[in-house]
Amino acid sequence: MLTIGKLGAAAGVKVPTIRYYEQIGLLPEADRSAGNQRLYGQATLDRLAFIRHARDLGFRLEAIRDLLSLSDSPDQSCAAADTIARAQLAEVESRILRLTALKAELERMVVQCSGGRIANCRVIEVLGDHSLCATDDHRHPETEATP
Amino acid sequence: MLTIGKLGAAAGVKVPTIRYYEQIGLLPEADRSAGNQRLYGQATLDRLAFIRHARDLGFRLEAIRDLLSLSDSPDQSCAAADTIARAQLAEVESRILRLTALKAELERMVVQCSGGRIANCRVIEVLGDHSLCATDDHRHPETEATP
DNA sequence: TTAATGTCTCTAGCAACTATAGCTTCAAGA
DNA sequence: TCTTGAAGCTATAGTTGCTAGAGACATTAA
Repeated sequence: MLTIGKLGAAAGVKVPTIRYYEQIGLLPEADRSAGNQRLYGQATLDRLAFIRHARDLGFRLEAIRDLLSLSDSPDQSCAAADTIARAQLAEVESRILRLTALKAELERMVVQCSGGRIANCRVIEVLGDHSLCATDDHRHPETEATP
Repeated sequence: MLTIGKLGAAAGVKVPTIRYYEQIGLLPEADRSAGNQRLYGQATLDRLAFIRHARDLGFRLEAIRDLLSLSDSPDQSCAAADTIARAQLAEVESRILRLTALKAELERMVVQCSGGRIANCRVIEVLGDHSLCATDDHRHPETEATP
């Protein structure tokens, strides 16, 4: 059995995060030692590694919750899991597109900065006047959802 | 003079957001009408448009605060503004790199989904076992700061 | 005049943690 | 066995950048 610290080290997750996951029901309530400390077995380590990996891939906790409940019932069709992954892929793709447009705009700003005074600074100028931008692509903040 | 609603419409910013910006000191305290409603002039509209545009480009409010104070002193060197913009550019570039790695991984996942049962589903399997991943690039969540 | 809309303040909520305070438990060395 | 330091416990509050709601007041159009 692992203590919470060992579990965290094994899965690459910080201790308060594990307690947080338990609190929101992503991990089951842990068994306790005689001294009230949490103890974990391999099953929780696997589950936590799953969560950690999915978080790394940008899945939201709600999506992970769904994926976990799917994996808890292995006889079902995997269409739902596939759907979640495809939605995630689409979101990642759209974020890449947006960020690429931002990058181009920032590069333009930075390259054109003369290194002189603020009054002539291209960075400040472009930020103050959107019409100086090459594209409008970054005018859609609603697509910039947090991962 | 503009009411807060007109200002918001003109700058493309929601009304509560304007009040929030005032609250955290990004916008100065507004003049008030006889009936205690906020009134704004062109200067605030410009400032708000600046903020909006910088937010669209992914700058954090703290960076915007710095940029605004820079733009308030037009005789200074613009090196600081340049530095902020370059930092932003670097962050955007690193996010693109990370997202591109994620995209590859997610594509692999969905391509390999056989459409069968969960028990054999690659989506679940890959998420449960990081060693099945093609890359380790998504193991750096500290670069995934919220925009 | 009345109704509809806009604005006011204040508080609470969101995601996904992270940090702090003040306590208890555990493991290892002297 | 005692002691010390690390690790664990709970509970609460803070983070970022807003957004939503309640209940009251102001303004404007018909």
